[in-house]
Amino acid sequence: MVSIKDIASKAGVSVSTVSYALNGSHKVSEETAARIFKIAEEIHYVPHAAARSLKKRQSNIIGVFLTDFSGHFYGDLLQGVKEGLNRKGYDLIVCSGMQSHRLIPERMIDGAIVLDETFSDDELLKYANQGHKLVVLDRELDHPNINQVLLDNKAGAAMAMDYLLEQGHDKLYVVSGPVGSYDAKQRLHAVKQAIERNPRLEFIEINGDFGKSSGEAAGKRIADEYDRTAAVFCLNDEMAVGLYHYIRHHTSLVVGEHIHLIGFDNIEVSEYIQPRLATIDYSMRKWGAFASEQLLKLISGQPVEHERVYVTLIKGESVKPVQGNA
Amino acid sequence: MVSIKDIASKAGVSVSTVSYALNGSHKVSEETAARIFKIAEEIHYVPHAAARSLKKRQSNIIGVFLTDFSGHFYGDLLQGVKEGLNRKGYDLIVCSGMQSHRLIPERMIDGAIVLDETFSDDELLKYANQGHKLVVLDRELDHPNINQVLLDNKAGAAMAMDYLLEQGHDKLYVVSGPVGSYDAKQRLHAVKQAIERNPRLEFIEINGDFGKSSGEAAGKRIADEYDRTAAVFCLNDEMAVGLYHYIRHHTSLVVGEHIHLIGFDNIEVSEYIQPRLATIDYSMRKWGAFASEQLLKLISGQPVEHERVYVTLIKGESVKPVQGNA
DNA sequence: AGTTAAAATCGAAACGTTTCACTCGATATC
DNA sequence: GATATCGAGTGAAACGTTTCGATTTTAACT
Repeated sequence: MVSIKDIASKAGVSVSTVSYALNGSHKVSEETAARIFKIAEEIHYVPHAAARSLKKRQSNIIGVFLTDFSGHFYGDLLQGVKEGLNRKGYDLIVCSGMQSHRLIPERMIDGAIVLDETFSDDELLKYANQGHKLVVLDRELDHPNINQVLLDNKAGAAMAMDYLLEQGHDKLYVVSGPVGSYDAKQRLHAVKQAIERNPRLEFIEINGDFGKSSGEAAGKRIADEYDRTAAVFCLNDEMAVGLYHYIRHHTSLVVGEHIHLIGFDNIEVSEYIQPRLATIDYSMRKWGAFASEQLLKLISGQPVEHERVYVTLIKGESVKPVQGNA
Repeated sequence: MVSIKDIASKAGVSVSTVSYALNGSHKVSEETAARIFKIAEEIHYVPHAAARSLKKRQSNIIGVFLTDFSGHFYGDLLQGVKEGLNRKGYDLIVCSGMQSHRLIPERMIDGAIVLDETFSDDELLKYANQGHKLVVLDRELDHPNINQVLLDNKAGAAMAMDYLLEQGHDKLYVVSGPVGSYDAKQRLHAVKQAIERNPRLEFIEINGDFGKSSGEAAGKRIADEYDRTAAVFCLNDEMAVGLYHYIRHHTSLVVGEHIHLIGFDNIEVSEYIQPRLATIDYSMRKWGAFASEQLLKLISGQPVEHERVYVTLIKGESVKPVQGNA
């Protein structure tokens, strides 16, 4: 492997001079620098990342950790992160799975953005205590080395509820999310608050797990016990799509007439189904951009405050006013 | 930072002994090893990845390079890669964007799986010449350090064509893919071969780019010039979905009656649209698994031969037999 | 007890960089 | 003319490991 040493001997200077030159230090004369660059080029020199990060104690790489790779869901988020990072000379890698957690303590990356249930709070706090910088997207953690960028789940869920109630609905199903999920918990909490303020509402909670098939199951149950117009709030779009699919293909009920459906996340398909799924929208890209911005600040020791990603309601024909109920 | 040295001094042994112990060498006695492990645990020792890979000349990380992160498309592929890798003690990172190319020559990773148009053939050959091991999924490259795992695009496209022709169609649109894409080229080539064997066919080619909106545009054009039942082969599902969407929402034509539609890839939505989209299916997971398997062989110097991922036809109600044409 | 083999441990070099502290000569300052 | 200043360059240590070859300890035979 060609190293800085080879350049040094070919150029008749010391290694340190080569290093300075390559790093653009003004300590070396124009002409020597030029000669060094030329030789480096010629012999196809490429710095050795490991050697460099060993010495410099940083890798200029930051890692994004995801629960799994399954998602049409996170493309935009990663895009947002990447843009923020690249501008500052950092590179992004995406990791998933328990095994990859090691990249943090082994100091392969300079910081991490975590949206990954496979990390426990304790594990993250441990890393933070060791001095690693983290931005979490799926929990609240109070530590000087951790910052959080959270979705305004509560506001979103409240909007969804208001929308449903404004349309005059008085029978409401909520399809919940997985127990471990912060987002699910927050959304559900806001739902329950709205319920309390509207005691006349008939309210049924169905357990879901954010997966499409749990939406289908919920659809089956709702159809089976159907007696009158019902509103359904699926705590994410994925389940809403599953529910929609079940209702449409296995029952004679119609969404937007008998079943009024709203989701959360505004995933791509939501726009494509018919009638258009009402949902809560937010900018994934912005979420990612905030996260990388915060992480960079954390790394450079600048003061940070928690950011929040705001959400908006998207109306859709999957929700219509109640009319002449049975 | 706590290092092997700290352990050594606390245990009253030399660094080398610690290193041997930690790496499970039989050269060190049971009891010393136990003592060392205990201390390591106590002081929260974690090996330093950079130092280790500097010395060992390998990182045990392999990289998958993707053109962008936009895809609901590659989740399963990554899953397949990951499973194959983890079993062998390798970790997977996912990278995208020109900037991240550097990870290869800088020896941050032990090998790469490439499905990424932002690499030129020349660039990849250069890396291969420098000794880096690569598996390419989106081109054919002949080099001892490169292996390829390709989709059987030609067979797939031929199946799609046969299916359409069997149903009696005699007017055919093809919506092509981006010029740079190997898959698109292969598929188109097979289409043209089928055309040649069926000269009586009315054949129109529309340029697409594998994006949904180009499918919509194709849908518009087809609807505008509609005169009789037409079959449409979109070279990927994404475009087929866009086309379907346009036809459904902006015309009075119906898919499966006036327009008979088939795609390629069997993405998730394809199953969800109504009527079910006919398409060509293959196992993304298997594709990924092959790729990692081949790469590992390449790295360990075992002989490899090119693998191929086979495809199957999925029938759907988006294609029906022609009946009493105008 | 003396020799030898095996087992356990150690010292030091090496991996490829960066960077601190230093030298050497030349130019400028008084 | 002595001294300070500056520019260009150098040597060597350090980052945290692994690993080769050497050395010491222990046990096993005569």
